[in-house]
Amino acid sequence: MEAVPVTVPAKTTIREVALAAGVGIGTISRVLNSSSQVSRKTRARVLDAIRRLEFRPNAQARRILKQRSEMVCFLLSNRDFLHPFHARILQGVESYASGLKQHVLFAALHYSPRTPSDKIDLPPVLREHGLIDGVILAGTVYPNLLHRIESMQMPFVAFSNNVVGMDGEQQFDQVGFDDFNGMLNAIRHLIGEGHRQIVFAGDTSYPWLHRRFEGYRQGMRENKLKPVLITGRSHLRFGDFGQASVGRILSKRPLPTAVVAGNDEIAYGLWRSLCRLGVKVPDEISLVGFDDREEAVLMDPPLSTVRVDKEEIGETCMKMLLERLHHPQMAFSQRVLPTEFVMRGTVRQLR
Amino acid sequence: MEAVPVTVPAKTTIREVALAAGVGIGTISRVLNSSSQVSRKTRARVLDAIRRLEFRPNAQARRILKQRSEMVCFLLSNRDFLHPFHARILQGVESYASGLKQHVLFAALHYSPRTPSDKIDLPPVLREHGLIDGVILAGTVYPNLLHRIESMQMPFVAFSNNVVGMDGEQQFDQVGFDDFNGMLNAIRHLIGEGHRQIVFAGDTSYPWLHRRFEGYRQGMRENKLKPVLITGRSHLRFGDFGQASVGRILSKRPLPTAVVAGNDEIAYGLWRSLCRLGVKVPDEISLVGFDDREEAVLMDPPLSTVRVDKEEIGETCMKMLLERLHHPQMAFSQRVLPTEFVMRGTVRQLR
DNA sequence: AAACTGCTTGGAACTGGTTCCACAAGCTAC
DNA sequence: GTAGCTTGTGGAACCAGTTCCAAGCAGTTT
Repeated sequence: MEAVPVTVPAKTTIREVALAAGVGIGTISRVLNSSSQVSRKTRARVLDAIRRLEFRPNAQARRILKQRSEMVCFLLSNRDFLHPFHARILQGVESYASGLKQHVLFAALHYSPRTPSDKIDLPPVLREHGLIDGVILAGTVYPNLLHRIESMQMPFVAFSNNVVGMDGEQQFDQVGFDDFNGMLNAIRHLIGEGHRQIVFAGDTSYPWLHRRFEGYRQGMRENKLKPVLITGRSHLRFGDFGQASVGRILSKRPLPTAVVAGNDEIAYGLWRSLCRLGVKVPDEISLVGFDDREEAVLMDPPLSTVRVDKEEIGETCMKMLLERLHHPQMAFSQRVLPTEFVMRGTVRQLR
Repeated sequence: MEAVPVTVPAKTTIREVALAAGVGIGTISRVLNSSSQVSRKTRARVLDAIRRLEFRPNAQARRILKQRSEMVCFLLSNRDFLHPFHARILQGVESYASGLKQHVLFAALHYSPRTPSDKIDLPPVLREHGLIDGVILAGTVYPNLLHRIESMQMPFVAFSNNVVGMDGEQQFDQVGFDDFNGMLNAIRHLIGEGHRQIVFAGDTSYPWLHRRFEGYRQGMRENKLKPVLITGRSHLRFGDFGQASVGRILSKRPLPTAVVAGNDEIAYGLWRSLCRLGVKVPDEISLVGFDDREEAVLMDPPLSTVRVDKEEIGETCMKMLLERLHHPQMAFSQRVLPTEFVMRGTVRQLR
């Protein structure tokens, strides 16, 4: 009685295929890389042998010679969890990448903005040499990390909205969306609906909220309206910030007809507090958010907000990184993606 | 005048290091792999040369010989987006992996349960040979995918709660959490608080919701209470299901004192509808969810629910996969992680 | 018939590590 | 002094691909 034969995946190599097809190893390689010079007949014979032997070329061996790993790293910095916002960016990266047979490694990193750049404890993916071709920087990015990645000669693209503390001097590839004009459009919409007393709620010490505030200010100014800022330097979560500031908003005289929140999380916090106080949205006060996060559609009525296409950000990051890899000497580029105001239920028409 | 020398990263190889240190290439390799037999003096000399030349071994070359890529793939199936629930599992995988110098590739896949297993269009990561050592299957997993991965001789671990349609015959490594006992505990808690009229809301055609329903039924039965199921085969999103079923819940006589939802999303939908109808939670009716998703703390009062440690699921998946890689012949194992009832604000004490 | 061209093709040399074998050196034992 | 053992070291061979050069061959031109 024989032992039951275990079907071992019979690691086939290019040499065995060459033997089976009765050709040289070079020809196999040429077929695999669909490079020009192989006759129709030979190609057919080789492809047949490949099928018969279930040959799949070893990915690692190819990479050594190509000096390209066809892998990039999506590096999420200083986030205690992969929020849907960044998750969607990751998905944009992955879906675009996989279409081009590129692979995406996920890594997380925590570091302080004050750590000297060469002391940052990078994740293993970035410590190895030749493992990845480039990096997409997401999460909150400070200059020290940027310097470190640069000094490693590692190509990278940064999602720029959460880059903090850059002096504007430094040049690098970046993709972001338009905080300023997104908010400006929202304000113009509100004013178009007849609103005049509009306040902005958000902690403007965050650069992105500051840019949104500037968009708000611009919108108010061009209509000769007085901007009102409800801010605070508290390190509360944004949702709590919304709840904390509701009292200050309602005590303003004249009473605001609309509140624009720095983001949807703040808007959600405001909405919850308003509900509790019995203030009806949008009947008594209108509310606008920013980002179009999950919270927006969980609200009742659903939140009018400024939509950002997260998948598109990811896709554009990947696209830009690949360009950089193909043209290392290319000038740095900055892409700013447009945003779109989505009208839902929280803005009341006043005229 | 000379051209400014560009600091090219001078790809150093093991041979150059050997030359610089005045030793053979084998010795360098031995030092790198910290394998026994190198004298203290030689080791110091080599390490010094490595530092001076800023040598970092090429990751790809090493992998060919080792026949191990030290990479695993986190494969998210049939999800149109990377929900926080799975994002947290991914993070658990990544944080455990990076501690062991393993790398995590992210890939997404869409397929129909009816596609023949060999026709499933796998993402590029899984098509290449030798790129990854194993796979962690997340998202909704049907038998055809399982068969395909098995037939590729690719080691894998599945997050089992979303595995659908298995006949129970097939054996594989899996990690999940305890739907049945999680719900049973929740019911016991409710009954302990004095509740008697408790209904279950959820579409039990989903296996995981069915298991939770069975936990509910067990809890009711052991207290000689009559289980009531509010279900529906609609393909609405869970949140909409919650809203749609609120009318049917409120028309029950006697009026239920508590509703347990199949998950937090349903609970959120119920809460929103109850709010709109002016029914106070928990004063008039108590509400319990499952999963401890983001929605739970967005509710007012925050939702009492059953917590699942998503990071731990990811960590356990990764741990199990590594064991499988080290012991390919090991018997398959199934881990069921415990759940925990979190008391927040939506359950009223009746006694 | 010879020279030239263009298309195919085989396989040695190569990529950058690891492994293993042979051998040297140092030490102990007889 | 030689045999025997341990420890340390050099480098050829190897892994599984790609690249490139030389050469074969058919067809065309002179």
